[in-house]
Amino acid sequence: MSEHNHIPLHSLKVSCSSCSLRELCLPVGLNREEMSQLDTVIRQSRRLKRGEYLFHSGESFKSLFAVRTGFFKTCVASQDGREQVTGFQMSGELMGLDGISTGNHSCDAIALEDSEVCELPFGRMETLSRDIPSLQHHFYRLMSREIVRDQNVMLLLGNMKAEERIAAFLLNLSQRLSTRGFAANDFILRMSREEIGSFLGLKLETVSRTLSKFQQQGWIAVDHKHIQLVKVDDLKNLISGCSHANGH
Amino acid sequence: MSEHNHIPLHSLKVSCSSCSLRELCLPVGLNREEMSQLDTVIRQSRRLKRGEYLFHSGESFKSLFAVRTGFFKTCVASQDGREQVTGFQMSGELMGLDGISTGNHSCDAIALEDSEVCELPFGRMETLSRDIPSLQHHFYRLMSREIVRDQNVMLLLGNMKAEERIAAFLLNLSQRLSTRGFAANDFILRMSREEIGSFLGLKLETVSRTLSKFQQQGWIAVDHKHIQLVKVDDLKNLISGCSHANGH
DNA sequence: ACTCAGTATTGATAAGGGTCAACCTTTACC
DNA sequence: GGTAAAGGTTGACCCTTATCAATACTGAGT
Repeated sequence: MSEHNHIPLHSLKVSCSSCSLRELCLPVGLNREEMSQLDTVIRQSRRLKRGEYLFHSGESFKSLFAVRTGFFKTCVASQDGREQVTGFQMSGELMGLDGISTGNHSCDAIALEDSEVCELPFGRMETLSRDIPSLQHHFYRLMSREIVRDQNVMLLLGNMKAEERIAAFLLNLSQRLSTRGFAANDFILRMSREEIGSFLGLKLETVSRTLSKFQQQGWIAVDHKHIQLVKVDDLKNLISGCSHANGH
Repeated sequence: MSEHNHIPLHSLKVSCSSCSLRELCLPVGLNREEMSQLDTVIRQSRRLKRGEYLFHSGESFKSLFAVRTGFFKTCVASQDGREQVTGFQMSGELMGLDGISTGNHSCDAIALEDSEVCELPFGRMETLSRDIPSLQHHFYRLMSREIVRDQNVMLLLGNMKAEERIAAFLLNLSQRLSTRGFAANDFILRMSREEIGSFLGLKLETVSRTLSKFQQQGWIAVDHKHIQLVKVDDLKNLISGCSHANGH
C-alpha cells in the first residue's frame, strides 16, 4: 500500500497494487486518505481452484467478495437437488450481497475456473461507509443494480422463449466481456450447457439444440465452448421487444 | 410529531401517528432524538386510487415508498407490450429500491386497490443513515432481503411447474397476510388471474385451471377472488423439495 | 497413449402449458 | 338499472420444450 503517494489520482485506476476491486467496483472520487482507509479494510485476495466453493448457502456471512480474475456462478439449491443458477460473475463483479439480509449466505458461490477474489469484510465496510459518503452511496447503488439485474432475469424467465433466452444470454456475456476489454464477438464459455440451462430455465438439451440452430442460421459459430457471434444484429432482433433483458 | 415524548420507546410501535412505516419497515433501536430526526424526513403519506401509478419506469428516482395500506404491483414492461410483474407489495413493504442504481425507476408501481404510501426522500434518508448506524444497517438489510426474494422468484420461474408455482404463491401470500394479523387461510386476492400469471410466468388460463384443479382436489375453495386454503399441508407437500421458494 | 467420467450433440417421443375460442360472471359507468 | 367492458372458466388443439436414449467428443489423470 505504498505507491499511491507517487501517482496522480486519476491514474490510480490502473496502478493499484493490491486488488483490482477499486478499479471496477468502487467509486471514483475518493481522496488519498480515503483510499488508504479502504486499503486497510480490503483483505488480500484469495485464490480458488476450479470447482471450489467461495461460500456455501447457510454459512455465516462475514464478507462480500469481488472477483479479481476468473469466473464464478452463484446458485440456490432446493432440497430435492434441483438447482437454480442465479448468476455468473466475472472480474469486478460482487458476490455475497444476499447474505446481508439474514447474516447467512443464501446461495452457493462456486469458481468455474481458477480464480482470485478480494474479500471485503462487510462490518468494516459498513463502518467505513459512514465516514465516506460516496462509498455509502456506491454500496446502495451496487445493491440496487443487483435488484435491477434480478428483475431483468425474471422478465427473461417469465416471458421469453428458449431462442430469445439464449440470444439474450449470449449478448449479455458479449457486452460484459467487451466492457472488460475482451473481444465482444469471440469468447470462451466458462460454464457448461447444463449451467447455462439452469440459469435460463431450460434443459441442457435445449441449450445445445438452440446453439446448433443459431449456428445453422449462420448467426454464431460454435466450437464446444468457443463461441463467435457472427450476426449480432440478428440476435438482437430476436430479443427486440423483450429487451430490458440484459442483466448486469 | 408530538406524542413521542410521552410514550415509552417500546410502545412507539403502535402509537406513531404519521405513518405506519416505522412499525413495519424501520429498525427498532432508535432513540427519541433519532426518531424525531426520522420524522422530519418522512413525508406525509400519499393516497392513490386503484389503478393509479405510484411511479413509472424511466421516471426520475427521488424517493422510496412504503405501503401503509392497500396493495401494489411492480412490473417491468418490454417494448412489444409484454409485461412481467416482479412483485406484489402489501403494507409495510418497500417499493423503489431499483431506482437507486441509475437514478431512474426501472419498473412501474401500480396500486391494485385504493392505497396509501409513505414517501421517503432517498437523499435525506441516505444522509440520515450516516448519522444513525442502525438505520444504515437496516437499509442494507432491506436491500439484501429484496435480492434474496428475487433469487427465490428466479428459482420458482426456472424450476417449478405450474401447480408448484401456484401453491408457492398462495402459501407466500398466506404467510405474509398472517404476519400482518390477517387470516392466513381465508383472503381476497387483490390481483387478477392475468397478473398472477404474469408474476408466475404462466398464462391466465393456466392460473384459472390450476386453481380449479386445487379446488376439485379439496385443497382450496375458490370463489372468484375469495380464496380459502383448506389443506395447507397438501399445498406444502407440493412444493416441498422446491422450497426456499417463498419470497418476501 | 489409454481410460473413464463428464460433457455435448442429436433424434424420437411425450407432456405441459400456450393458444384460440366460446361462453359466462362481475364490475363499472352512463 | 341497464349495458358495455373487463375478468374468469372451460374445452379443443397445437407447439414448445422436457424427457429418454444412443452416440460421440473432450480432457484430466494414470
